[in-house]
Amino acid sequence: MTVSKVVRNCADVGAETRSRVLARIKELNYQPNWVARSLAARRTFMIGVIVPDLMHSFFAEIAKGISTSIRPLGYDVVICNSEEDSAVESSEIDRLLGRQVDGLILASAQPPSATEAFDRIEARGVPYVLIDRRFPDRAASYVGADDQAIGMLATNHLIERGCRRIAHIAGPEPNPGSGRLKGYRAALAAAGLSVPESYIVPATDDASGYEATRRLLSLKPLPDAIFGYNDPTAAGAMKAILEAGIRIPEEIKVIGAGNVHYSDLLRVPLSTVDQASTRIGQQAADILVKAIGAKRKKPASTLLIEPTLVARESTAAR
Amino acid sequence: MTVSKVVRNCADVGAETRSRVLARIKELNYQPNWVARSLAARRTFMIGVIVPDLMHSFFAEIAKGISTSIRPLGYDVVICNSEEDSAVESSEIDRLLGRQVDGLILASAQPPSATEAFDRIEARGVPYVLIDRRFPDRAASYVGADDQAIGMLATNHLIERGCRRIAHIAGPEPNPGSGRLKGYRAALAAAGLSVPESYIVPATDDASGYEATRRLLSLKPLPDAIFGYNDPTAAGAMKAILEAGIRIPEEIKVIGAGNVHYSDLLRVPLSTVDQASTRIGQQAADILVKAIGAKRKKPASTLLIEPTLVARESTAAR
DNA sequence: CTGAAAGCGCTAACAC
DNA sequence: GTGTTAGCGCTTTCAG
Repeated sequence: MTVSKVVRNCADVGAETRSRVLARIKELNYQPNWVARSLAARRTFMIGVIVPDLMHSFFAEIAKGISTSIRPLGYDVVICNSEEDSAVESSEIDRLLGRQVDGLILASAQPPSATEAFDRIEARGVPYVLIDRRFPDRAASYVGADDQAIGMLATNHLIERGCRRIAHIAGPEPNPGSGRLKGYRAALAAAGLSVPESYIVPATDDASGYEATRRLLSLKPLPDAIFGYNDPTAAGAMKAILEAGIRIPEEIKVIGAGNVHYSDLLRVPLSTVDQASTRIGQQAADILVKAIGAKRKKPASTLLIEPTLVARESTAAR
Repeated sequence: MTVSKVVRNCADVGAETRSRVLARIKELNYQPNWVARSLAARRTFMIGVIVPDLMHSFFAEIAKGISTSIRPLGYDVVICNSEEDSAVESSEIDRLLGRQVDGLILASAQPPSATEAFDRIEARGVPYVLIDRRFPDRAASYVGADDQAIGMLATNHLIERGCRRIAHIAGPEPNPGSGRLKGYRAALAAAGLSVPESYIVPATDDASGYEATRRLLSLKPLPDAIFGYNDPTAAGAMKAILEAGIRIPEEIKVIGAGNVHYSDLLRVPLSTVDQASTRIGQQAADILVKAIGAKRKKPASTLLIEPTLVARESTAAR
């Protein structure tokens, strides 16, 4: 019908006919059926987003960044939670693919050794961009924080503040844990410092960060600083330290990464490294939309967002 | 085809035929096209969720509750952010409707006086359930916290702790602000207390809660307690109080509501009222699914989730 | 510039 | 149990 053209704003419709159609559309309260449209046009204008945990404000912020930058372009966003479980993620991917999404953005919880789920995406020719968790073996576009730079920024800040025995709460391998750990080690090495391996403890969230810090506090030469790979672990660390009657920042300085929204409301306002989560989402959306629009497959692009230091009281000079 | 029946697990297929089909499905890596399926079946198995702000952990938690309880039933969830803007919300509703969602869950930012957007949902016969923000004029199902009970619980707790001059940071009208304010007033009245109207100040988040509290702190008889209608405002209040050199809980006690995830990581662990956000999401999903399944329209149900007190250090006895 | 013809990939209802 | 016949409401292609 001509109606279809009017609805889609095609140019080849007479002005008079168009307004006549438009009038009738208002009158009947007509709304196009996107399901039918999607089937015929072979495009759904939906994109899928899979994150490990929507409750984590870092991912919530990314999700928001994606939404706000992609909605104006006519896309809707289906957000899924993988619960940090690769099997769940894998099935989410299939569901989204079955729903014929035009593209996918994922912060993947797949083990780097077994990423066949990505093969299925590629097999269907659906463009996707990876965020936050990087898979170097994969030739997919990636947008994320520069983890190594984050590790260096945080550690150097601590060193500048006079700390010598800097402990690290390391995140999950390989992402984002190893990059930040690498930056941490590089900064220490550059400053000629060395710490016992026992100063490096793993954790993932505030609860495990709390536990990890309690172990740290039982060490003989007490650390004089702790760099948590993310803000929740750093917040957990602060809780353990204060509970032990140790003062922050006088005796131990603490820094995190992520600049989550509540960072400056914590017991001691938490210094952190901002990784511009919103921009990560926006950029990922941008790359994805371009890939969807492209007729020929675009080469994968990698974008590392530069982190910035946010110094607050938890690392204030004594 | 018979294939269709196998995919949908219809009973009327021979065991042998079924396994033959299944084998071929694996072999060809076949995946049903949900768009086509939706068009033919007139059901999308998608539900739409609109919240004012995904970054607010209360809504993130609700979203998660909805997702986790509805995914196993075969539904996918499209989450939208209205940015607390009724025009945005209204257009989101139309988009979702155009996508033929089977149902809608909304924490609506519509002004109670102008809810024609709901009419459009009803006109299409799409079931929906309201959460968090209640619209008494509407005969729609509702799931939310019992705001008045929250206000009473928090205020009574403060009274029990010996506070007499209890200030309140009031939330947006009418929801959830007025219910909590009402509970606050009722608790004061029951205890025979009265406070000047200047003790009641409006705010919406941590920043405005901070500002509001600064005004509170300039009052002549200083309040000896502050009840923030939600945790962010209470956290902002704590910031302002501590900045002014006033001790919590010795001089001023503080309580919030919502029990957001970071509440016990704050400068002084924040007492709060838990409103079981996850359960709100689950219950809403549950009601919605039942309404979708029902052949005849079900009567609207209203579910108020009972709040519970979480006492932490910010209201500890002196 | 307008509209007729064909079909997107599936499910519904019914016959075999 | 199996497979047939019709669409679901649109977009595409191409003839008027």
